[in-house]
Amino acid sequence: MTSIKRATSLDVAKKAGVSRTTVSFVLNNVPGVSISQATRQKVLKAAQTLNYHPNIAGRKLVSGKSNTIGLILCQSPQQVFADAFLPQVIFGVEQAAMERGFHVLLKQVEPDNSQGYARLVNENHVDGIILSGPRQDDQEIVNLHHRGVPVMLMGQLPGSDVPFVDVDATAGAEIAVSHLIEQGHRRVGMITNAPLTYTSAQQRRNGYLRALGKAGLPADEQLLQEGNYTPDSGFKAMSCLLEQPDRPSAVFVASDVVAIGAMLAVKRAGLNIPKDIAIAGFDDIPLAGYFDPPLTTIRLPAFGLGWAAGERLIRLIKNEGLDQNEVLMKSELIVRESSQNNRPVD
Amino acid sequence: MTSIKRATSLDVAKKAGVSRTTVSFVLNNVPGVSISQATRQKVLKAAQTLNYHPNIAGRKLVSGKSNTIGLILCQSPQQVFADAFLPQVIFGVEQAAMERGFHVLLKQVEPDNSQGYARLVNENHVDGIILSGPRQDDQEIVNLHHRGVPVMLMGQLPGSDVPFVDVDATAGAEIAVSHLIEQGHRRVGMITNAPLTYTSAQQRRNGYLRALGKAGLPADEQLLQEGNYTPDSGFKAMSCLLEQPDRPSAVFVASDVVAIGAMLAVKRAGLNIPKDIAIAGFDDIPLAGYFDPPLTTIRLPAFGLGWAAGERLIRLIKNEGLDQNEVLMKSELIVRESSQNNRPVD
DNA sequence: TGTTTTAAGTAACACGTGTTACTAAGGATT
DNA sequence: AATCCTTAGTAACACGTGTTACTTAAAACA
Repeated sequence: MTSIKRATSLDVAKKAGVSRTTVSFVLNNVPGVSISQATRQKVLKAAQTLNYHPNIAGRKLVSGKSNTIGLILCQSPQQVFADAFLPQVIFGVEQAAMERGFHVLLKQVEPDNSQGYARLVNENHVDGIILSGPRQDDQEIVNLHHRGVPVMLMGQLPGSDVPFVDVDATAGAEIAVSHLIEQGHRRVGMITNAPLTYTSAQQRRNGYLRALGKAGLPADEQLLQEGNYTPDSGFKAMSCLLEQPDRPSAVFVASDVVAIGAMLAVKRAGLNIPKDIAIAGFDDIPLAGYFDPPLTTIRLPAFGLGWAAGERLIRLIKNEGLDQNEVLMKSELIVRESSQNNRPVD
Repeated sequence: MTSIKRATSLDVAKKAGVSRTTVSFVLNNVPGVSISQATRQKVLKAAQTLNYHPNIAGRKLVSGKSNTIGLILCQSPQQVFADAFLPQVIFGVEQAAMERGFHVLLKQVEPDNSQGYARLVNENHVDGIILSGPRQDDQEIVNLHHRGVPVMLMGQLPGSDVPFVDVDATAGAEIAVSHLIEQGHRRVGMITNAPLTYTSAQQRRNGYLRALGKAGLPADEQLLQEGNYTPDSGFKAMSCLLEQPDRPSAVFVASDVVAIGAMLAVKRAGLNIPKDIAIAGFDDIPLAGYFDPPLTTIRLPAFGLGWAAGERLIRLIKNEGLDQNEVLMKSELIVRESSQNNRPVD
């Protein structure tokens, strides 16, 4: 059970009867140096026999590069637990990293105390950082960016020049709401995915307002309710909407998870979806197509978002440059039964 | 934008007018060495002024410890995307790591090609490994274990002595099925969460059979259908069950995600839950309480599972020893409407 | 033949840290 | 006064790697 001592490049060198330098040249395929085929084989053979693997600590020390990216998740546990979206994003990042020979270091930080992730960079643990769901007033990431540390946001930080990757949530929300309007609805409510202090919530609300504006519909304050990530918040928000004397005939819920709570509220009130209340969600979580009724929603490229963030961060790390500082990924309307009705325009 | 050179401990030593050794002693609070209060302050001050952070690579090289654990996820993308369970587990691991000053390196591997994660250990990237969802024939993890590498499984590998943390799924399944039987059902079907080649699927099936046995009910082959992680597989499996001449009055679906598909099949067939078909799920994903009807299910300590795996792995790494080699965490029955009926025993 | 070029390989340094063995001075003890 | 112990601190080594500058022998050239 005692851990056997690992072989070093010196061991390989001795076994092959060459210098350590030669071992390094062979194993790293260093271009521009000439090593005879014979010794090359000797080295490779010796390395294999000894089961040699270079110690990355040594390599990291001399190269200054860790070949690792930090993925920082600024999400409260509550937010995470309800987030069916996250695994896909994480795996997108992981995939991009793998393709370029990088590793992914994961770190969760509380949104209201998002200090401390800079340590990963300061101590040379990672070469760069992806920050998911940044706070509006997150100064740490801006500092890192200005220090020249490769940094990539998932989500936006208005007023900063930090490069980011995000979903075009505003456009997505507009599409969803326009779809509801096209179905003949004139009074369309909205439940946000999160408090409006979050950028993502603002974006979706803006899309909602834009759709209303384009259709020439008035924006009624009363029709806008706040959710906060959970189904329960959706249940309550929808209950508020239903209690109103002039209740909406359709509601855009800016999160599928919140939407399932809202749907329960509608059904508990004895109303029918979509006949009495049409609903459109946002995110297209894997279960959305199995809600009762199946939920019309906006599909986000979750995996692609993670992949793009990872790939672009690595480009920054390797000084390969970015074609553009910002990427907004397109979302897609998925029409299902929750918004499909034939009721006449009222 | 040019990244400024980072301060080293030598810089701190010069600034403070002491030796590098003294700096190391002070900053690491090495016990048993005597440093005067005056120089101690000088060093701390200098370190702060220069914004000194020790380079982890140097430290790792000399200590041989990386203070990092590898979290290997053996899950296909399909499996992951439907897994509402995963974020909680990951965050549990992350939390345990943070408490002990460790970092988490995440790596996904294809289940049918789970080679290669040993590289993380060989190259000294991590001090130990948590393997989630191991294959039955995964030899790599056994090899690592026998080499003395700290290793922790999430899930079980029958016939090996690799320490593991798992949910007592057999007991959980038994509780769920017993609950259905107590509600008066005599003909109880089951849909597995995954193909029976997976340990987790076998465990749940065993619990199902045990509950039937204790109640003196026969096990009917026809009543056992296989799911494979997705709602769609649940839909199909349930359709099979409903087509049978002597169809079950209750079904245990060993995964909430699969269950939502099964529920849709019941409703599409014009049947009522729970009156015609009672359903119990497994996992208690965050949305389970908002299914229509809300789903009776088995709650798993997802966060706790991840936390325990992380905490115990770190104990192994630090040679603190384990009280026991195996941990089976308890699950809990959550009764909701999908199984609550007052129908008489038939 | 004498000089230059090329091929093949190596010695030596640098990276930044933790730690062991050691020194030097001053006070306490015999 | 001679010895011992404690306090405060340091020189030097080790960790494993990548890379630059250099050596040596052989081949090519004039």
